[in-house]
Amino acid sequence: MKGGAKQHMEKLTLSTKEHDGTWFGVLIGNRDKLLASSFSKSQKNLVRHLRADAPRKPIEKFTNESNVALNEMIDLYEGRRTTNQVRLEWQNVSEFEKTVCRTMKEIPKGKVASYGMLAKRIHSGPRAVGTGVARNPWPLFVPCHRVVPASLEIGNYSVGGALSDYGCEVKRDLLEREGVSIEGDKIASKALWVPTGA
DNA sequence: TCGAATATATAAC
DNA sequence: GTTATATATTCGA
Repeated sequence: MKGGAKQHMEKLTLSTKEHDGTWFGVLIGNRDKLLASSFSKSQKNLVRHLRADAPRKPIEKFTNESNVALNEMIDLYEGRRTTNQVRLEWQNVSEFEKTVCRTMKEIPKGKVASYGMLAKRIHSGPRAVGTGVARNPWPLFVPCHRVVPASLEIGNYSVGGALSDYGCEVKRDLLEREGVSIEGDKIASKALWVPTGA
């Protein structure tokens, strides 16, 4: 295998589960870590999206880890508290995307941050943060739905790998279930995350 | 509203 | 390798 020192022969597990009309899916690799998550109205799109992120052909089955991850994902979707047991697989993620994801994980539940705020924090630019956020491999586990335009409108969100109006509704619902107050299409400014300390 | 500026990723050359 | 094009944005006029 040419230049493939990083590529292990890994067994990939893909599991999906339906909850309240939405399909949730996880892709699990070596060391039982989460390579990617996704959700969609259609199981077919969900599987296609997850397979696109898979370095090799995954096997569709359930394991302890995939069940734990799926249940936690549904809890996150419903805005419930979780035990946070799922370990993420960072090894295929670029340095810049790692930085963006780490910063998103700092945004507390019930708060939002703008692309520009995050950009300042990591010494980058808002467009670049936008692409980083869009490429988040772990929606829900890494709360990219808490990143919004500086105008405090809802902004964009993709579900199952595609931007859509439905995605925007989902983003809005997720935020509301986390306790963010939204009037019309404007997020209350009190929901803005004010980072404490460094 | 509209256009430029901005940092990154990707595809084309 | 280098250049062109596209972004889940932002800011100023």
